[in-house]
Amino acid sequence: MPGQALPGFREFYPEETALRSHIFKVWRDVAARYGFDEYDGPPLEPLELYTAKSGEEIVDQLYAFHDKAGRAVALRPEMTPTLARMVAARAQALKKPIRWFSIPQLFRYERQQRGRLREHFQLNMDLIGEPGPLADAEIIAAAIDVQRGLGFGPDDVRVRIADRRVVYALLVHAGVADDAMGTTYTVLDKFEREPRKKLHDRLTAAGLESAVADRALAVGAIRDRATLSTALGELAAGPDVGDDLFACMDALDAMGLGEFADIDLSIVRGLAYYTGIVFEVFDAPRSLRAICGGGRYDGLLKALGGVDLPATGFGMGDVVLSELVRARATRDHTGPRLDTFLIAVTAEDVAPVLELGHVMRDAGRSVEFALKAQSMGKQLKLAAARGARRAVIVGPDERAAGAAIVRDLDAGTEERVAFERLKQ
RNA sequence: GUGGCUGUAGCUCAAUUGGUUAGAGCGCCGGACUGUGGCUCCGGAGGUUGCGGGUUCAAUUCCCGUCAGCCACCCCA
Repeated sequence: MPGQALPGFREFYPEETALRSHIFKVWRDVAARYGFDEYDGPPLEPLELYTAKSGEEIVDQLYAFHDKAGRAVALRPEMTPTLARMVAARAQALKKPIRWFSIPQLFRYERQQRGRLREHFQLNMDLIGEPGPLADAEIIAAAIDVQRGLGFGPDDVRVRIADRRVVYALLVHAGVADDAMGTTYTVLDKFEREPRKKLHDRLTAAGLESAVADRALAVGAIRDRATLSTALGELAAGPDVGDDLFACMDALDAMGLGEFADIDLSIVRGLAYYTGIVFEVFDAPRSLRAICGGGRYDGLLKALGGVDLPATGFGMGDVVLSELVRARATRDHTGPRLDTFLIAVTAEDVAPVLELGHVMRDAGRSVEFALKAQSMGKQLKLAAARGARRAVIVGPDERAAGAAIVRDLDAGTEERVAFERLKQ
């Protein structure tokens, strides 16, 4: 045995490649329907592209090394810094809002687990230059339409939506001090994975008073508009901080996608750079990791050394999505069928079969034939195993008549067809 | 990076209290079948029992290490 692939790296056998291609096709179809243009960048980038904003500690999460010229480089773990650089370089010339998407293969040096590898493909869709909630709704709608395109409905996948500004305002109102805000976000992020008491303990351990912790957890428990409206109504600053979130939900309703979306204030997203509406897509039973995560990141592009443009977008990986598609078997994602399997009855029929086969291939058909002398039974067996639609049999009798036997392998019916017709 | 669980054929799994040549189904190859596939029957290939060491007369079985997978933590692309 020549060993095996590195841990966390996949080999794609034809069946898996077919599934991947299917997912990529849905991704590109949806992106195109939303008017997004595809871009790409280098898979290997200067290390400082990632350490600049995330700090040195990110290095042990990366595939980072020195190239032969001594440059510190890293396999890209995310696409946003590259996107920021590319947009910045042409910011003046690009018509806003910018709608761009990409399907990069990303790398992270982490211990792998189910649904989480050291390499994956990720659909990135970003809408840059528009700060309003309709841009967020557009991005979320695209994420939902990918699910629909893969055959999933509201009973299969759910989108959970929150707004960082709303969560922040409510937490401030609950009495959470600014210096405890980060910890509180982390705790809210674990809202459904840990018992309430443990979450409470974490908050008090972070210095929150018990009553404040209770109020903070009550914020994370908000799951519907009515409760959110009530909570917002108590704010001294006024309830308008929730306007964008409500507008976004309204837009999704208007698009007919409201059935997929839930308000969920425990969604905060770990990353500090999110500034507004944030969302995650999960399988409905929540048995797998997140399918997709994203949100608004106004300010990030500027912080990355680029231009000061508002932006919203998401990343959707292929690993969890593949598992879901496979598990639900929502669609046959095998490749296109073989059109014709040519059968040579005797050795003298091989050359005519080669000629006919190549003419048919030139005409655009997919054609195979046995690569060694075999009985017709064997050849038909191979044709069936290859999934061919039809077998075209060429023997001495057929050559004499100038017409081959065309056998429909699904129906089992046969008919004689002139060679000239087969070549068309 | 830390901890727990698990590693037998390509896949799913067997193998008495540690016992002599590690089995089965599916899949794969060949034959029955030299002018008609799917079915059936027969045969075959394929294992350093993840790897290394230890205990023992004897290890797939017990112990240690290591690697890999899964789970939790960390982190969340």
